[in-house]
Amino acid sequence: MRLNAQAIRILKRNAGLTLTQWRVIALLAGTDCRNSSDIERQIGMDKGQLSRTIRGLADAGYVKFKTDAKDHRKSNLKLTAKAQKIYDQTLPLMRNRQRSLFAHLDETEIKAIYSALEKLERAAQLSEDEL
Amino acid sequence: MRLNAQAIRILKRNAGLTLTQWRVIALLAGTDCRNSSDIERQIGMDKGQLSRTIRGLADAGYVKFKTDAKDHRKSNLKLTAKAQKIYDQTLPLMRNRQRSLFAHLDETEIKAIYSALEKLERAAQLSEDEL
DNA sequence: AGAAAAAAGTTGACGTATCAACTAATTTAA
DNA sequence: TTAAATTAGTTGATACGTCAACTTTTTTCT
Repeated sequence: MRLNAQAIRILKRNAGLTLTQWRVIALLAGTDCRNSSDIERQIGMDKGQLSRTIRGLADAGYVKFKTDAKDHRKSNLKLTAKAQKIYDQTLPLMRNRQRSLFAHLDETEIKAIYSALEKLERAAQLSEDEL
Repeated sequence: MRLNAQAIRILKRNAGLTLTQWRVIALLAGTDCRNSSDIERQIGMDKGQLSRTIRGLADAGYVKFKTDAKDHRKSNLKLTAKAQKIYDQTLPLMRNRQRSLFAHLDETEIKAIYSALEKLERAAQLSEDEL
């Protein structure tokens, strides 16, 4: 998507983050997601890619792992202060961008898009068998 | 995009082609595109990826190169009989899929989507400077 | 309790999108 | 006409999306 171009540049210049990394940080900062599966459920991201993204964040010092005491399959994730700071700094920039993009669309258009995309997904699902 | 899942499967099973390869073949078969730049202009595909896609098609025996006699930078592309045959076979399948996907959307929705996407692209373009 | 199934993550492979730097050939314009 | 700019295409790097196979741990079911 060309639409992501600025977002990517904003993050790269201001934080050295990829878009995916930022999204994960945003989820850990702003929702009650605490581990990989939570995030997977929240945004439907592939768990493979998620695993690599999280490892990247850990390597760069943005998150820390801790194996869950009760379920040893899970690892609880925690943002470092560094990540929190970057998130606080970039959030307004990202919000502005979002706003200025959607400012040009009216309610009807936004609704039509969401509804149409849902239908497309559903139609795609239904025709899975025909193969 | 999850929406491409069936298309990819149709092509893989019926022709051993990737979606990108098929798109290029379709352009060579159904339009007056004759070289890489034509295709680039037609669908706005990255010329780097295009270069690799075409080489892949050539390696697999689907297209043949011939340096243009008048402009030695260009190479004219020609589909082999093999490619033409596969295209003829898969075109109806791809068309059916297209139709069955869009069948669930009404005019209004389709128009709203196109218009909204255009606006988004334009808004994205405009805000390029703000970085 | 023990076997089977499901869930959490990891890893590998492949396809796709975008950007950038580069060569070689052609066009333009001083 | 020669230097500068443009165009065609190649190659490298990085990010992202999807699928599949696999390990380990937990849950479910009988």
